[in-house]
Amino acid sequence: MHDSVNGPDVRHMSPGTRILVAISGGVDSSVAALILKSEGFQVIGVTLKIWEAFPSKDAKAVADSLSIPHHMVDVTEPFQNEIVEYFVNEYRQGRTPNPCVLCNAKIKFRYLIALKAELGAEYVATGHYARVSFESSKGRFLLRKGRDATKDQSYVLHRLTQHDLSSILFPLGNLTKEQVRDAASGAGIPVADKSESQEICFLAGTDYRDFLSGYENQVIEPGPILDAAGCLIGKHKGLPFYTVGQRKGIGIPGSKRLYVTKIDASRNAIIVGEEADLLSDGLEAGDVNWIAYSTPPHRMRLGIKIRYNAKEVPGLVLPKSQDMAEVVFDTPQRAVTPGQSVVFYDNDIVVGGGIIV
RNA sequence: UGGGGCGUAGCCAAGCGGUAAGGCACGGGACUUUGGAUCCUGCAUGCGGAGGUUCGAAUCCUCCCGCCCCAG
Repeated sequence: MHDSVNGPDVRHMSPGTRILVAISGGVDSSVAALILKSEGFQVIGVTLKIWEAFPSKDAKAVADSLSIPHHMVDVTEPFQNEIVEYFVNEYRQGRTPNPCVLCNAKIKFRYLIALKAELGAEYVATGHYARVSFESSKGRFLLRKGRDATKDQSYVLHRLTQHDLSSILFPLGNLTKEQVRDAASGAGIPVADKSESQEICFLAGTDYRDFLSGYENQVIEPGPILDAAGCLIGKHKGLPFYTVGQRKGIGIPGSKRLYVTKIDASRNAIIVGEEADLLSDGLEAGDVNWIAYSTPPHRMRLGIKIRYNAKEVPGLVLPKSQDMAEVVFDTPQRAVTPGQSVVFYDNDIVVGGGIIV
């Protein structure tokens, strides 16, 4: 029995099972490795190098302090091709991408799982706050929220497939951040006091707008700022500098605050309005990945999360095709933003999720 | 120097006798594996200057300074 180790077929894992653990150099992944090691598994640390000057030396230090082997794998090329390009293109088209969501599915877990076979391991583990379980009645692996509601990261994992989930372990799924920190300092892990990571990992401190400005092929053209009626009321610095719901940086004085309500790439225009104009009754999602179903029901009442840092709200999810769905909120929501992910929950189960059109 | 208008924080701007709205910009904090999103918070002992009226004036009166418009 390994209660703290959450994942598929945990009960059948015998001590000595070889598990690949992604080590980022942060607290969470360190503790994930620590837990698995203390449970008697054969732990191999892997750090994906997604970007030059990344990661810090911490990853190797953590692995050393845990006395586990450590591999550094260079994935800078696929990361560049699939994530950075996507990131830049989305902005170019007036959408607001969430690169972390795509990276988890297309880079992080894909390469870890590929490596798993190469290194003769049975499972892949990360320090995410989420859980995986196998639902025998459906014959499917389910992704669930982490027990610590304030740290739950299931949102950024909603694009994982059944194949991915079948070999993923989330050792922190039942723990709170506090317990994780305690475990880290108790074990003398060098990064125990490290603060939460933030911002886009590959930008490491630099402003994403500076990054976009300096990016080759990126076209940043100033254009008109229009009001709801279509009247020209100002000039913007380039679509990538704005996101729906934004109010800072518009620079137009007035009696009421103005917010970006829409980005119209075809006219290279930013549309602004008042806060009430940000409300939407629903949305349409594309690229939907269903986890809880192979073919979803036509109509589901679910919890809906329209951005990483958003409260889940109730509503209807109406699948339109295998990868498209319409969502109707019980009450209108603020700043539905194209490009961001929308994730559907049935209590703590991630039913699926897609990208807002 | 005939007529009219205006001077309120770095900027836009409300107030029109009762003790300085709001917005832009800026600052601080919280949150955070996306996004200057969200959340909390700071920001004019003073309203061009000097007098006066009044219990009390940015608001009324007088003079001065500086802009703008129309006409000559």
